[in-house]
Amino acid sequence: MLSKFNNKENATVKVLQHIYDLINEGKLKPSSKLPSERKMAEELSVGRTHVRNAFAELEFYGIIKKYPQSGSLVAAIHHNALQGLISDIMSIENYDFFSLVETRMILEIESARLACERADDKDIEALKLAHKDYLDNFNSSRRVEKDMIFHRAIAQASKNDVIKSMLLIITPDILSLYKSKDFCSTPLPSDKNEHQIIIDAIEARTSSKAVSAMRLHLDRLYTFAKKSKLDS
Amino acid sequence: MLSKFNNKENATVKVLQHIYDLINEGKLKPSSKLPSERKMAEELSVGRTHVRNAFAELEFYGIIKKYPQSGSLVAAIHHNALQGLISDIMSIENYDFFSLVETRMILEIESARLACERADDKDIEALKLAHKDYLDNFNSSRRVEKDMIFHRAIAQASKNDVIKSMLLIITPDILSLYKSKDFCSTPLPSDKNEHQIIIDAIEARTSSKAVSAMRLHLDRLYTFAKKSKLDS
DNA sequence: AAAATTTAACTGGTCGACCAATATTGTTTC
DNA sequence: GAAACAATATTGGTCGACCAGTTAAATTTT
Repeated sequence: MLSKFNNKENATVKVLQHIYDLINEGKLKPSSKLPSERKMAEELSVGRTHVRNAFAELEFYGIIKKYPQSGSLVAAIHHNALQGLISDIMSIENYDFFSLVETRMILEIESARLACERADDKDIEALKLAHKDYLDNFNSSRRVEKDMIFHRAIAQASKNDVIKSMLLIITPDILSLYKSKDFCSTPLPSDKNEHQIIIDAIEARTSSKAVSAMRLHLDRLYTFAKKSKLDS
Repeated sequence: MLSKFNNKENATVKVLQHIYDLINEGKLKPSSKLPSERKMAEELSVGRTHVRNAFAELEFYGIIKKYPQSGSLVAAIHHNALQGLISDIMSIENYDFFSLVETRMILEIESARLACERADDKDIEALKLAHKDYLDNFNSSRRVEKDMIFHRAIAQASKNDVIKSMLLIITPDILSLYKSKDFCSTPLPSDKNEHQIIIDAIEARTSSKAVSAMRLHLDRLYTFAKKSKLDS
């Protein structure tokens, strides 16, 4: 979840730990060159594949930068911050349901607010179409899917690709989690109205209404997540 | 940025496109088994490495799930939604500066709000320490780093690991971008007070104040990003 | 024929060898 | 001695072969 590398095989984490230590011991300074993949693999008695995986993860988080036939450089960040980053990365495990839902709520609400400001005719048309599709499939097994597409259309209308990507990342996690928690098996009729209210608000450019409508719309999920957190 | 795979080498994108087509043609249905990595590699005249990269990305976004010595399964999502997801993934390129900053602002503000509710004594202690460290290095080259650590402490106090990770992901992108845009070369003395106000608000549990303080604190960056967006 | 067992084929994961581009060293030239 | 060039070593990227575990097929047994 949220990390392609959180299988955290021992070998990969060993490499991350080693790099952490190198920084800690001052043997690896900001903007300096990392040992080559081969060298590090041999030093740690680990396959180069694992070193490559660890390096890829570090590059993903902007901690190192690879230069194809040349080597890898540590970012120009001082070692205190670097260590914090790496320890954060190593500590990434499966996220709790509540944090995921809370974050989704934040992003969706802001998404709706921004959509009010920035949605063009095409976006609003797409929203209406997505909602119609949702209604048509309300009693079918495809309801969840259509709901997802509707929310995606809002993210699209917000014109913020970063928010859109982040929702993209957490949505599957949330889906799989609330399948396992048996949420959302029976739909509420109120969902139909709620979507429509959001669309109307976006079309009317009244962001306060869009925000409150989105909050209301996600409130049941939020309450559910909160409850299942307190239970555990 | 935000995707480890956005180098978008032709080979990897070719695989993604192929899977998209398979879904489109109905040859690959939800919850069904994907062709094996080898088979797909051969069919597309592509190295298995690239197929593995593509599969890893799809797994990251929850679209497929690998089962070690058995095969890979498509998620139980209907094909319309699946196609939307994949095309979104393929379209991920470098994010624009403004979207990154806007998203950071959203996450940081909510982070501050949540910190007001959830920060314990330890968190507040860490915040004060981070701020002291920031002040001590205000005129040194390490100021940016210390600022980063301060904001990380707030995310930590929010007790929402998803938000924390998302900030982790976008921070390096923002840093590198405003290095290239030559932002933040000279610090403003007001930053000192702003940090303190945020800490005080969190300690006093007055979330409205923490939110407005954080918004003000990030406003200069936000305005800068907005301006550089309009210019381009 | 059906069930149990053995065998073979296939799977994602891992490893070592090779590729082209780069960086370093060594050599020549002036 | 310095600069220009050539040869060598090193680098991340890629590929094909092998690994252990799973699945499907073939064989035997009843």
